[in-house]
Amino acid sequence: MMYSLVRAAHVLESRLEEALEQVGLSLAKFGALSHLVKEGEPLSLSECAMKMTCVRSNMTQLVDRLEADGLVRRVEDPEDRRAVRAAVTPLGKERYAAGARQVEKVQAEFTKTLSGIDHGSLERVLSAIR
Amino acid sequence: MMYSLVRAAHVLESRLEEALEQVGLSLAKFGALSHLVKEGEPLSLSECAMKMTCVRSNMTQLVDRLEADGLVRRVEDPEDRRAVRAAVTPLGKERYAAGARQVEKVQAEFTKTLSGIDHGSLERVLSAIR
DNA sequence: ACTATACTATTCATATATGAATAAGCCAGC
DNA sequence: GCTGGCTTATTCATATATGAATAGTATAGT
Repeated sequence: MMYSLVRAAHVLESRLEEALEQVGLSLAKFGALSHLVKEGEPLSLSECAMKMTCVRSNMTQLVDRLEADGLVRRVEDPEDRRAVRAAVTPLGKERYAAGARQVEKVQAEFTKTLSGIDHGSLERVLSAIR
Repeated sequence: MMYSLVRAAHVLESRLEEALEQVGLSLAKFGALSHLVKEGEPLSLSECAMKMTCVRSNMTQLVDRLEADGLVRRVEDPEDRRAVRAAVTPLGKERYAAGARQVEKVQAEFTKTLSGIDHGSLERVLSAIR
């Protein structure tokens, strides 16, 4: 059962990766963009890392790649000269929107799979794992 | 909900990694060892890759690391000179057994989390995701 | 027997992730 | 105002994963 859950999650991730690939994104890139877009203002890389539950060095590399794609720009933080903030570019916003549409399709498919299931109890189980 | 499932699986994987780290294994290494031990005889790297649902180049690297750890040995296949088989060493068997005990602990914890849940319907949902 | 095709593992480039080590900047308490 | 201890991001080494390209081997069809 434990393995079934892990396997199912991997399958879901593959589907998301595949769907996002259609618009030139990966799941990691989409995740970072979504936090930045939702926040509405540049976030420091530390804040990004916290929101994505990963270590900072990972965010450094991810932002490198996002910047290379032109989806994000590194901007200085005038309040704290140690900090570097990631700002979404207009292209980044567009790309995020396209990614969100792709994710919704996968979500819709997933919801079908869940038909006939008690969502409440499933959610409780899943959120108990932490 | 989709994200909850993916997140829960990541948490489970982290727990497994942490538990296996206590005995000098990773989840990937444990997975490969378990297939080899259960099979009872050397498996070609292609067979390993299929059983682990990953690409062959991944298995090449994983077996490199397992070999460096002394847990596996590469042996020639007399039937097919293209093939390379991975044979578990005695140390590999021991390490696998230790890993299995660690995994069982995580499994037991996980089973507690599932108390009061209809295992049948959860299993059906999870196996429907493929 | 030869050839075309397919399969073997490996190597390489790359993406994602971690954790240790480093350099720079901030700030509390003296 | 200085110092010591945080925090900041980055770099490095490493692990895991993929997919493309390669070299060697097998095999089916001619």
